[in-house]
Amino acid sequence: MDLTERKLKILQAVIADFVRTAEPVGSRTISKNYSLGSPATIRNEMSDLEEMGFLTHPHTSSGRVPSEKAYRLYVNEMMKKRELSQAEKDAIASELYQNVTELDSLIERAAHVLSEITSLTAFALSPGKEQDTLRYINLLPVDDYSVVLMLVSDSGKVSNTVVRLKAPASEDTLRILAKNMTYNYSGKTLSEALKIDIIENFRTDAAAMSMFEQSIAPSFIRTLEDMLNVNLYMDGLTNIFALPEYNDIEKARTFFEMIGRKAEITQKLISRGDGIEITIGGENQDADLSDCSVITATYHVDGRLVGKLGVIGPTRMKYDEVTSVVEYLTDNISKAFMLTEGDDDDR
Amino acid sequence: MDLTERKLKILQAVIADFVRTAEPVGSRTISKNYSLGSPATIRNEMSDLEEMGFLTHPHTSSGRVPSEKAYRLYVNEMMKKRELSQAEKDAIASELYQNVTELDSLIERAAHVLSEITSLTAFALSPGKEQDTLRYINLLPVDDYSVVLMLVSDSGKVSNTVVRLKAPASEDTLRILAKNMTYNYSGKTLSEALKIDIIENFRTDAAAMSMFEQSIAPSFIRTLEDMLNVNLYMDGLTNIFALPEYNDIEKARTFFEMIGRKAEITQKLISRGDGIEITIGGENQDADLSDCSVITATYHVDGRLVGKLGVIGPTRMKYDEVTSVVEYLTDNISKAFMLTEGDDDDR
DNA sequence: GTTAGCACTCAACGTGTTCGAGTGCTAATT
DNA sequence: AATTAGCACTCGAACACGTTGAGTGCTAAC
Repeated sequence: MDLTERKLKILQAVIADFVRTAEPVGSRTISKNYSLGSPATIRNEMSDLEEMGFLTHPHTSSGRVPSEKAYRLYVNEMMKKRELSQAEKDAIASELYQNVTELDSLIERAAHVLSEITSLTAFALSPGKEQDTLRYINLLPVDDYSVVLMLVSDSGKVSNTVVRLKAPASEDTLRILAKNMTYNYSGKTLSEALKIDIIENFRTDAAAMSMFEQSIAPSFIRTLEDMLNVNLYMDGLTNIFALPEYNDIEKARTFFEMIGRKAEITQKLISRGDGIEITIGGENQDADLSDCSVITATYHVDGRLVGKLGVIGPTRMKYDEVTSVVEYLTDNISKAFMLTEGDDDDR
Repeated sequence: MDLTERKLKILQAVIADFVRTAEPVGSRTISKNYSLGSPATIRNEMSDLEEMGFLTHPHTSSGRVPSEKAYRLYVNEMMKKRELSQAEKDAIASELYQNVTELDSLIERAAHVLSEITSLTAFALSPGKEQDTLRYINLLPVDDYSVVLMLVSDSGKVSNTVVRLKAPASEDTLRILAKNMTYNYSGKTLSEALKIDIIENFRTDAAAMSMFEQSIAPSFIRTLEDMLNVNLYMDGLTNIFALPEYNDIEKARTFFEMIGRKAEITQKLISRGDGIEITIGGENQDADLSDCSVITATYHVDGRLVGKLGVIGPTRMKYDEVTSVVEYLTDNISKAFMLTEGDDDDR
């Protein structure tokens, strides 16, 4: 059987209606709102579409519902990109173009505005720092027994920890240590740095060495790990209560439980493809996601830092709108960051 | 009418039963499980208790439900402190006594374990830093156009930002600036520091001055504000789905919406009294909390840093258990922090 | 190939009935 | 005077049943 022009139009109509109303769509409705023929004709076509796997039937006497295959066809072939409205652009701009000290908080805002605009649950992953390199390492005495270990990475990320010492350290010792650490570590990526067998590569006077081993090394490692950590931000969780598909308390519950497993979600997001990726229903492996669709996109900052953001919602989703927003957002994140990081701080 | 011994016992029995089952308690049940007389007797007593405002009646032919007044009486007069089980103590210990670089992450864990043990929604507020004083201020050149502004406060909190400069700065200029800032700010509390009219109190050479004004001051202020910020951590949000009172989707929705207003919650928490505070149902002013009870306690770290933690749950709550856990946790937070901050990092 | 017509299906809704847990009241018992 | 047994009564929950209406599938006419 062939997907004729009219069949396509009917399918599109069914999808549009169902996305809007969440109710199975009957032949009469289509016939009334689109001039595609009489109810009976539509019915015949729908019956064909069902045979082909694009529509389903909750029960004999109810209207049609698009299948995952239908959404997939729609996304691949029929969907047109949507221009964002001015209001949407404004909302995004006012959320992104603010002074931000950290890239992370920009990402958090991105998730916020994304959930606001789409009325879905949004998430954003702060950039992975694997490729980030150590640029500056220093040890600064604060008082006799405490030292600040400061690390600056190429991406401008700064991290530091107060390290408590077991014995007071002379400024000289600290300088030697800092120099030595700089020699061993600077220019290395964070993940490389973690792999170095520190004690081995580390020859200096005994006092400095023992201090390093006992006090500084553990903090150093912890700090590196911390800098590597990716953060997952989510927003708009309660938006799902507005969706009829989550009127069932059990559905809502599993949704929130799934959303709560942040580590798992982070992993899944990371392993998704670059650019815009749309997965529909069962295409998401996870059973808890089997009646959700996920749209993600990759953002780049500065050519090196890469992260993801996206939304999760019911398979019945405005794919065109959401895709456009997600795309627009990723395009603008790096721009926004350049602006706040750059010179003209005072916009 | 008098609250006789028996009336008290019956009331306690009703509370115990209702807390356990969430079902209205009938006279037969009480009569069977406690030897307090025949069903008829119990009924008469219950009728009295209802007249006194301790019990209510969902409808004529159903059992009794404790009123807020009853819970209040229970909490004030009848409740006994509960010893924590070894398992609970272990859970708390394993969550708290881990290496933590930041107090904040300890607080976050406290919220986690609290929600685990109580099966309720837990929250914890990181300590307020109003009394925290600046101890160390420095400006460190990273490259020609960027400088790290580093602040260390008395509580060991370190914060810093990469500041982009409009013009390259000599090391000398930076040293002068840092010295000047140290002179003006160190020893001041964070909130005092924010109030100082910086430019006014700041006399140095023109180049340094202009750099300060244009590049460093804004970052400095932002960083101070950031250090003052209190974080709210929550955990166990999905626990409410296990509660029959939240089988209603509308209830669940308002709960999550309320939980989402973090700024508001933070304010409410801060303004609660010191020590253990229990508010029951309508005692919480907020309408969204009118059938919840909130138990909070204050923790102290180091004598100066003060924060809150607690749980929120249905008025039907195991007040004795929860109170004990909350109390135990606050008692142990400062101890845990001392341990990780202190010398013996390697437990 | 399209459409009108019609029998058929099935969820949703309202109504009526039953069942049982629980009460309140009265009268008997202790 | 306090307690208890007994009984009529209430009301929600569960179930059965009929009705309604939106929608289908099929057939025959256009």
